[in-house]
Amino acid sequence: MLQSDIEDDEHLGQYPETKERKAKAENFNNDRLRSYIERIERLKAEKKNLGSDITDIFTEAKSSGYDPKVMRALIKEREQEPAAVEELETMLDLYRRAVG
Amino acid sequence: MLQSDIEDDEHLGQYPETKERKAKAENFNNDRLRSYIERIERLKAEKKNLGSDITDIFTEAKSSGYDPKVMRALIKEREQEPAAVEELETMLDLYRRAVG
Amino acid sequence: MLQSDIEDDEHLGQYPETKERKAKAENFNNDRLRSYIERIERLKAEKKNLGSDITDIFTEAKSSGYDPKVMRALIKEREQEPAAVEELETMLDLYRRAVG
Amino acid sequence: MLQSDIEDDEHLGQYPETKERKAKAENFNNDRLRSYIERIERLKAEKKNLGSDITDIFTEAKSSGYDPKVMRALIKEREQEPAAVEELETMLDLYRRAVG
DNA sequence: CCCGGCGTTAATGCAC
DNA sequence: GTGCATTAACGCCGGG
Repeated sequence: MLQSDIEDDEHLGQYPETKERKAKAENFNNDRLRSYIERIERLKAEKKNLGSDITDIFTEAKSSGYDPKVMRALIKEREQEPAAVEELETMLDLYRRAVG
Repeated sequence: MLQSDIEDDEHLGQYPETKERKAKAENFNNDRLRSYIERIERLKAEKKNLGSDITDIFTEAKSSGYDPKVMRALIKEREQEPAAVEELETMLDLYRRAVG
Repeated sequence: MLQSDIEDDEHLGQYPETKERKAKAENFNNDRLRSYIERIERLKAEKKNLGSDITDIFTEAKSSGYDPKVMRALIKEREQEPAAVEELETMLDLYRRAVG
Repeated sequence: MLQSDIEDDEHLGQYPETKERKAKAENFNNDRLRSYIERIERLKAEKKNLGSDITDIFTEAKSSGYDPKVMRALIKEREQEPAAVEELETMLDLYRRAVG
């Protein structure tokens, strides 16, 4: 029996344990796990679709003459705090000089 | 100038090249690139949100007593062809015996 | 029997198929697979050790006041062709202006 | 100046600050950083080579008729505690039944 | 059209 | 326990 069933079943002693009751309890918990699983699977599917959409755009952009590699670099840059970028750049420059 | 502008400018010769015209052309193309970039960023954001949603469900499931690790294994199994799972299992068994 | 045994066994017909012979063949092939597996496991272990060594150096460097994050950025930069870096930088700048 | 130089320079006030002295201090610290960087780069290179070696073995094994995918599964299994494998298998079975 | 390599992203382990 | 660093998995991309 699943760990999660324990709490659900803790108070069952006071009722006569019928087959029907047991089936219900199992269904309930099976349903709960199944619900989690299916929700996750649904979201994963959506996520995958978005991935495809993104790929499509890169492909289209590429056929318009834009370089996906540069686009990715730009996007990555944009999704960082400008201050952080500046800071890292400064420090990097310092270290770069230090090691020659 | 971006590579992609070339084709767009191929037919521009018939018009006098004014600064205003040039600005327009650049805007058009800037807009095109910007459009690609922003659409991708939008989709990436949605994708990230879905990732968070999935994480949330795993967290909730865990607090219900289900083991995320086992859930992941189950989900992975379900998203494969049953035949493939069977096949891998069989082969794995074979190899396992082979190496002791 | 493993797929790989097929070729090894192709010429076996000319000999009487004894249990001993079969055991030998299986041992040979089991050994081959086992050898592959164990060599890989050995290399993976060495790889892991190197990873630990690297971590140790970062830790020591950090305690000397150097920022591991910047060091990583510098190392990444150094392991790329300078020309490629320059090129990407140039294009990135172009795109950056284009999208504002 | 690098953060790490601070401690090295804390006691410098008592000496006349000569250009030569400063150059030495900087060299010392530059060397230290450079040493870290180069040691890490060396180790990373070795690590990469080991990765290539592993790839080579998989390739060779494949050309001997062994399926790399199955081999990877086996290796992963072997690098886990047998008890843990058993446990996961058991739980997975339980969950599998639960969701149907 | 398949396959190996690469880059990105999630998952585990660790250190604070 | 929370965040981070490493490692493994996944998906994408270019070449044969």
